[in-house]
Amino acid sequence: MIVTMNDIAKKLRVSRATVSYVLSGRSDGLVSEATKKIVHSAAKEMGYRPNRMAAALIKGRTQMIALLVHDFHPAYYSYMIHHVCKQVEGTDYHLNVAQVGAKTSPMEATYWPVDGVMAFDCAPFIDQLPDNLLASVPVVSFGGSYSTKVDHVGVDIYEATLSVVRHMVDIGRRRIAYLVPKSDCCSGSARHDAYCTCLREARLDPMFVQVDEPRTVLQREAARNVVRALFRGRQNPEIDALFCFSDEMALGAHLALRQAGVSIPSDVALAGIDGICDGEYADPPITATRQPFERMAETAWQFLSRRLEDKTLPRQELVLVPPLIVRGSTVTQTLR
Amino acid sequence: MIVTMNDIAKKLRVSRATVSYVLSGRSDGLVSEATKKIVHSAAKEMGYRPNRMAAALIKGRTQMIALLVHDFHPAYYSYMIHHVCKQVEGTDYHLNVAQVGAKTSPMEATYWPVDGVMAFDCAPFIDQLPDNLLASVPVVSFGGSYSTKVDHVGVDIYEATLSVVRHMVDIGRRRIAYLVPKSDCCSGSARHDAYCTCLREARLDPMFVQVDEPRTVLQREAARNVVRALFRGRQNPEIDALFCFSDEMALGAHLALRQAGVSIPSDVALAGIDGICDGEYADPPITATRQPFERMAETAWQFLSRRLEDKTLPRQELVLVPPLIVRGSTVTQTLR
DNA sequence: ATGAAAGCGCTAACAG
DNA sequence: CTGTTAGCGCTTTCAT
Repeated sequence: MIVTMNDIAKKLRVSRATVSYVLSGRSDGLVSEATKKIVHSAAKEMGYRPNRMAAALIKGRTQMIALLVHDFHPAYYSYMIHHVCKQVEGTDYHLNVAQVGAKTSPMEATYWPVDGVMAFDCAPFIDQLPDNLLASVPVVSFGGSYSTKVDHVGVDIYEATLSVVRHMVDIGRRRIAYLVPKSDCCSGSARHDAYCTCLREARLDPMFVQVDEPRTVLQREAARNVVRALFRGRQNPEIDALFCFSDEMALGAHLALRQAGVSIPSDVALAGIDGICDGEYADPPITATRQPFERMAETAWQFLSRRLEDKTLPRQELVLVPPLIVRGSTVTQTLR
Repeated sequence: MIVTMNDIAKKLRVSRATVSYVLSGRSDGLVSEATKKIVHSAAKEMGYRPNRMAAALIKGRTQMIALLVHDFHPAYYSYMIHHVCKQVEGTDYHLNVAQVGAKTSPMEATYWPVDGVMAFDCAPFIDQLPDNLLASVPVVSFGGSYSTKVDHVGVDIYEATLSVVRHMVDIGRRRIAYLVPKSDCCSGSARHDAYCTCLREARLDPMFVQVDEPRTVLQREAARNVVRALFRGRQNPEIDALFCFSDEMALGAHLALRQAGVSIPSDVALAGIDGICDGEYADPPITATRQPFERMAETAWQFLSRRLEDKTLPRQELVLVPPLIVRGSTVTQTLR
C-alpha cells in the first residue's frame, strides 16, 4: 500500500542507496542521467512519498519549527501566526503551530522534535522549560511577554501603556479607569505599573474595572458585560476615559458604551493596546498602540535562522516600542 | 546531550526493553514496582524526552492530525481552528495546523506523515490529492467548500445565500447588489447561482460589484475601497441592498458606507455570509447566516476518529444549513 | 520479571 | 557509477 524506497529499488533492480541519492537530489555526478530519469519516473508512477520520520531520525534534524501560541482565535494571535507563516514559507522549514496553555502542557506542545521554537507571548512557558531542552533546541521568544533567557524580540508594553495613558491625560481626562482581567491587576504587570505610574505623575486616582475572564477568546464579550453593568441605570461611574488591557476588550467596551448611550470620545475616551485592525473598523475607530507585527515576525525568524546555523552566537535581543495610533475614540476627528 | 532510552538503560544496567515498557506505560505486571520507580526517576533526572519520530517510525502511526486551512488570519478561519483544537485537545492525537494555497503546494502541506487529515474549506485541494494518498490516510473535508469524495461535513452555501437574499427581497429591497471577489463571480459558484436564482424569482436585475482581491487576508480592505469608490461623489449607484460574499467583505463595506454618509439599513441594507462575531460588534450589527462552527468541528472530528478506528466504514456525510441571523444592518432594531 | 534481537524507512560512509 | 553496510531511537515478539 505505502510505497517505500525499497519497493522502488527492488522493482528497478538497483540499490536503495541509488534511489535515495536520486530522490533526495544528492546525486550530483554520482548517478547516471539515465538511472535518474528511471528512478524519478518510477517514484512518480508508484506514488512514492518519502517518509520524513525516517529521514529525520537519521539526520537528527526534522526541518520543523514549532510556533507556540496561547490560542488561534483572537485577531492579535492570528495576525502574528499569519506573519510568521509568511516568513517561514519558502524556506526549507515547516511550521507547526501549537497551543500552549492550561490544557496543553508545555511538554506536549513540543511533543514533536523540532529544530527550533518560536514562542509568541509566552515567557512563563519558556522559563518553565527544562534547561536541557533550552540548551538543545534554539528558542526565540517574542511578543509582549518575552523571556530574556533566550533570543528575543520584545515589545515594551510598559512604554506602550505610558504613551496611551499619557495621551489620555494630555487630552484633559481626569477620571481614567483601567479595564483589566482580574489576573493581571497586580503590580509586576507592565500595564498595571505603567498605568499607576502615569496616574501618580498626574496626581490622579487609579480606578480598576476588573473583568473575570482570563481566557483571551471571551475577553471581548466579558469586557462588554462588565462595562454594560458599570453604566447600567444611572450609576454613571464618573469615568471620562477607559484604558483597556487589549483591543479585544476595548472592542467589547466600545459596544457596551454605545449601547448605553455613552458618547465616544466626548463622554468617555477609549483606548487599547495591540492595534488589531478590527479597532480601525469600529466607529469611532479605536486609539491604540500598534504592535509591529511584521517587524516582529521578521526579526524573530531572522534570529532563529541565524541561531539554527550557529548555536554559539551571542544572545540576540531587540525590544520595540509600539507607536501610539491616535484615532477617533480619544480625539474627535473628521472622517477621511 | 540528548538523552535516549539507551542512556537510561545503560546507567541503570537494565535492558532497553524494560525502560521502554516502563516509560510507555505498558508495564502492566511485567516490570516490578521497584524497577519502575527507578526508571521513572532516572528518566526525570536525566531529562529524558522520548523521540516521537522513532516511535512513529516503528508503530506506523504518528498520532498526528493535519488541519489544512487557507490561512490563519481572518476570523472565519481562526474560529474554526480554535474549535477544532478544542476537539482534538485531550485526545491522544496532536494537531498540526498547516496552510495550503498558492505558495504552499498540497504535497508540502502533508509533508509529515499524519494519521488523518481535516481539510477546512478546501475541496479543490482534496480533489487534487493523489488517490493512493486518499486511500492510505483518512481525510475529512468540511466547511463551505467540501469534497464529496471523502467523509465530509458541509455547509450549504447555496441555501444560506438564498435565505440572505430572500430576506432582502422580503424587506422590500429592489436594487440588490452582490459584492464579490472577481474570481468567484461566475456560475458554478454557490453564492453566485443562488443570488441569480433568487433575483430572477423576484424579477429583479442582478448587479455585481466585483472586488479584485482574492486573498482572504485583504478582503476587508479591498471591499472597503471598492465600495468607497462606488459611492464616491454623487454617483450613487442606486443600490438599496448589498449582499456580501463574506462577513469580512461586509465589514469593509460597512465602514465605507458609513464614511460615505450612507445610512444602514435605511439607505442600503447590508448582509453577509459567515457570522463571525465581529459582525455583531459593528454598528449596526450585520445580518448574516451563521456558520455552525462548533457543530462542524465536533462532527468533523467525530467522523475522523471513527474512520481512524475503522477504515472500512461507509462514507460519512452531513450537510448543514446555516441559520439566518437578522440584525440591524437589514432591519431597524432597538438596542437591547 | 527481564534481556536479546529484529526491524520501521531512510541516509551516508565506504567499497567495489 | 552502483552496491553494501551500519545505524538513527524506539517497539515488540520471543526466549530466558
